[in-house]
Parts: sequence; C-alpha cells; structure tokens
Amino acid sequence: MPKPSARAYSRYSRDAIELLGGLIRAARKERRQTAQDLADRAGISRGLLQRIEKGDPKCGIGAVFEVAAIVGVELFEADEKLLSRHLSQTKDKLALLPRTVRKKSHAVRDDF
Amino acid sequence: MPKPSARAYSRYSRDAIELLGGLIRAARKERRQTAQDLADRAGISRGLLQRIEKGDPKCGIGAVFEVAAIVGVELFEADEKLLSRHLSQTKDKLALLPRTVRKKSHAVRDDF
DNA sequence: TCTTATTGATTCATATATGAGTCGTTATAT
DNA sequence: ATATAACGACTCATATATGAATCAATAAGA
Repeated sequence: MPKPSARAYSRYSRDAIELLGGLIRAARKERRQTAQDLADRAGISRGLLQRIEKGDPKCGIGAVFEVAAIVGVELFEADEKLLSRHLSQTKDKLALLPRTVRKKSHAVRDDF
Repeated sequence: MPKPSARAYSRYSRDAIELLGGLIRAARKERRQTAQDLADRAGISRGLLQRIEKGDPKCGIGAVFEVAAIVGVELFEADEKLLSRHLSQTKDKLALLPRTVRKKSHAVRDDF
C-alpha cells in the first residue's frame, strides 16, 4: 500500500514553509544560539524546533511565528506598529464588505 | 481553577497570526468565495478554516499557508521564483557558517 | 414574504502533533 | 587526545488538533 494518504500541499506552500524554516535556522546560527536554548525561550521542545527549521507543515503556526519573532525573522516585512495598524484596517474593510455571498458555480483554478 | 496553563505567545506572534487570518478572510470575501468552497479546495474542513481566519495559533502552518496561497495572500511578499531562489541562497549561507557553537551563557532578552 | 444558503458556535471521536527521553555522530574546547 | 556539548534521528506516551455532524441565526435570492 502506498500510504493511507497524508495531506497534500502545493509547491508554493511547501517552499514558503521551508524558506521560513531556513531563515530561522540561519538567524539562529548567526546569533550563535543553541537549538536547545532557542527552544527553551520559545517554550517548545528541541524536537519541535528541529521540525520547524526543517519545514514541517504540520507544526503549529503559533510555535513557528514565535520562534521566528525571537530570532528576528520578520513576518510580512512588518514591524509591530505596522502590524496592529494593518489589523484594524483589515477589520474595517471586512465590516464594509457584504457578509455572505450566494454560490455562483465558480470556475476552478487550483494550479498554482 | 484558572486553566491548567496553555502555551504562551508573544503579542507580536499573536498579532501576526491574526493579521494573516484577517487577510485571508478579506481575500476570500473579495473573491466572493464561500467558506466551504475554500475549505474544500484547500483540503481542510470548514471548521479549521474558521479557526485559521480567526487566528488560532494551534493551526498547522501548512494548512494556513495553503489557504493563503489559494486566495492570493502573499507570504514574505515573495512570488514563487523569488522563493526558490531565496531558498538556495539560504542553504548556501548555512553551509558557510560554523556548524555548532559552544555555550556562552547568553544574556536573556524575551521582551519583544 | 418565503425559501434556501452561509455562517458561527457547538460537541464528540479519532488521528496526530508534541514533549520527553535515548543513542550515535560530529564538533568544539581544553 | 580527551572530554563535553550540540546535533540529527529515532521511539513512545499523551495531550490536543482536526474532521464530521448538528443547530440556531442571519443573509441572499426569488
């Protein structure tokens, strides 16, 4: 049997996750920081950090972002201020859009 | 009892995750796409998509990035090409750095 | 108005991610 | 050269994320 079938991820997603993991690893090395030390500060196990740096898609996004923040890898190229500002803007935007939409038999494009 | 103690996340991480969720939600609405439909295309359940859009840190990063990619929310402001290029650069960089580092009793800064 | 789709919020059973521990290897430092 | 620390790759027990299903409320379309 060829495996019960795990989840499928697009190439783009896998690349993005691997990139993030690689950036984290590089940043940690540059800070001459130990894997165990970084894991401790992030409140996770060394094993999980290993999988994060390797680009495992099943890792919790919270753990990943936490580690990234600690080693200084910027997410969305945004600093805190920009982040919260963007946050409220997004919420406002949502309030203005129609809340739901009826089905319209969309054409499907999954080839990204 | 005040709860057995879940994991702690920094404000920055929480904001970033919430932002991402909000952007996804906004993008989906703009495409007039149903939550169920997006969930189906991403290969996840509607319930999980709900938590992603809400900014739940425990969601798998693979699922989150997958959904983001589908609705067109750019990660790291990078397109595919840039992504893979960056990937190899990162790997090269790592190869040049010293592989391990002895402990040096770092000063701790967790206040970000 | 009436009908139906979408959503948000539940609950529950189960798959699985995570922490903890171990081991062999590699690199650092004395 | 020797001792020790960091790493990568496992295993396993358990906490927990996820899918499936349901329900009430709301919105869209006729």
